Amino acid sequence: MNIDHLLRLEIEDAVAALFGQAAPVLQIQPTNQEFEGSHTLVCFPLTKLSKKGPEETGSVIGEKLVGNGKLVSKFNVVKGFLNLSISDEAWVKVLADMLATATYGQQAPNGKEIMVEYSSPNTNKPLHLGHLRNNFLGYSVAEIYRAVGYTVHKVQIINDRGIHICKSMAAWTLFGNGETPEGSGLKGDKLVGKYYVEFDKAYKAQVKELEGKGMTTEQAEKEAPIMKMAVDLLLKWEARDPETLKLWKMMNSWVYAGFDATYRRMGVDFEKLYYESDTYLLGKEEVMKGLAAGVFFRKDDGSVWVDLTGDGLDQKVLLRADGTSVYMTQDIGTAMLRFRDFPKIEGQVYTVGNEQEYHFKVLFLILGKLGYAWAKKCYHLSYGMVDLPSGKMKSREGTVVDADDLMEEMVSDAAAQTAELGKTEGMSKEEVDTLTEMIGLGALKYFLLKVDPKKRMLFDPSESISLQGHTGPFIQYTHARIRGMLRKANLTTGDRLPVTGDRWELHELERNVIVRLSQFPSKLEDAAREYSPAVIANYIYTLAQDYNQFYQAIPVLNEPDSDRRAFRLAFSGATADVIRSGMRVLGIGVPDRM
RNA sequence: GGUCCGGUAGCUCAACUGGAUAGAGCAUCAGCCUUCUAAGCUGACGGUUCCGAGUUCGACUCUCGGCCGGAUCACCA
Repeated sequence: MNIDHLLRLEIEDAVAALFGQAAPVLQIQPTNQEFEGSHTLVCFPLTKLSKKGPEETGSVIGEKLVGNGKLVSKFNVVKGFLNLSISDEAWVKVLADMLATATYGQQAPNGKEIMVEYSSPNTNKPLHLGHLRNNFLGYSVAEIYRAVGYTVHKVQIINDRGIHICKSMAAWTLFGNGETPEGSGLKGDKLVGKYYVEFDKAYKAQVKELEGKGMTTEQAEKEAPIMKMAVDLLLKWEARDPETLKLWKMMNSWVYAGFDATYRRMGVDFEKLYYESDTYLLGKEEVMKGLAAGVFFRKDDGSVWVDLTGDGLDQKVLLRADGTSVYMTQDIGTAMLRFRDFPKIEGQVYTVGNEQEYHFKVLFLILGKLGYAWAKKCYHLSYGMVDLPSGKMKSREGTVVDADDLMEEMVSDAAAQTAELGKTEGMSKEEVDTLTEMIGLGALKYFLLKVDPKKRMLFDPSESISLQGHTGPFIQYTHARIRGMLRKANLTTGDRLPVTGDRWELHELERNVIVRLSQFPSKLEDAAREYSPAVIANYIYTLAQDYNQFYQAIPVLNEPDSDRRAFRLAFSGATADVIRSGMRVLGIGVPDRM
């Protein structure tokens, strides 16, 4: 039973009957808290039809709706806004339907497939705060699409080749003394990252020295021995030199082991990994085809270009004069490969920072010019940077917030606060660990997801993320309290209570929560359409707020009337379920006690 | 300089895509544990929605012009 839909139909009928014309698209919105009712019809646009003022138009429609005696029980008109109260009987029916649906909010499969790319790090440095936002966003958008009925494929492209990894390789060869993660106990990605930093240090020193000997900066940067070594490694890599490949594979394997550990703790997963070393040549073929088809053109020096001046952009190079590919070429190749691997996907979502907006604009245009219809369904999920109070994160200034460190800090903070509140009585060490992990990561994920993705956001590591107020743990806590109640009532986790009794008169605080619960499916749709987990994060928060108001004011277990008690238990259980489902698409777990 | 994005309470963020008196949290202050978990609830304080025009019944939202911040405009990825 979908109240929004039924109400819309009923109002359309009423308008047609009253004014003799089909209604235009009706503006129906949730009623502001300060007025009575749950749905509000904006009457201004209807005055042309009714030939009456907005107030009177509202009254006439309201009377008609109440007269129908089905859905609407009461109405009031304030300044051209028709506020409608849905009958409690209808609301109880809504709740009953909700409880009868095993996976309320989860849509039936719609037969469509979509791919979501996220994470996609370079292999020369450990993951940091910016990657956390990327991973949590991408994972959540994928889960949201799954919830609205799509088959979703989560993938990433691992940027495993290029000068950056060669720099780490050079430094490790020179200064590593054979250090391995096993030998030194340093996590693989951290180890490789360490030598990337070593490279930078040595490089700078060498440049300075050469400058001292009279070279220009430009010359010195080219002539620094360690840089020449890195470039040499890159050339050898491209020439498939066995020694170089061996070193490259070894160091990359360390990085992957390190990343895996980080991903596991983050709670994200991937169906398939793409490696740039496998795909970087593929785009060429496609570019050559495009060239033959006249989509691209060749310049005198032999380089291949696309002309986007007709789209208000520039000309972009796709193949260098020496025939090697650029970034764009690789991305074309990767896209082709993915559609070959998953022919049914209708599009791709690329979770990549907003500094690459131009790149993706160009990529999608090119794919369209190549004649692929799915280019229109490709979306760049562009998100803003995470700033520190000191400004941007700068690896050179050592202000990068490491992903592993941050997760660890959040969890130990959560552990400290949990212990301080005396919540751990009667729990085993293992249970406490599981709980604090859930709380710490929940706080972090919620913090990063509640903000509109496209906005840049501020993260202050010194004042660690709060566990009170508009936070993940607040929502987790609301869930845990409900589960605690159900436990006391001897109900197990999976129980879905039927709504019993014939008491159709709801308390206002109960009705508020049911109204909120009924919005869950449409919120999921909004979130999918906008590619925004923030929609769900903010929705679940207001749901928890509404429920807590009810919980505070109205007894459940202590309610003497058994029908009412059963009703409130059922309705509390429904709330817990929606909280859990909503948090699940955010990638956040909820505990049964905390 | 061109293009794109952002600017909302002291701070961090919302505002159902043009609707009602712009809402939450944090912080500050004042209350609520002898009833289901106080990581909670109630109240107070806090606003020229960057500025200026325009569009209309109605603008944080749309248009134009400024101001501030960021990104981008590589044969880098």
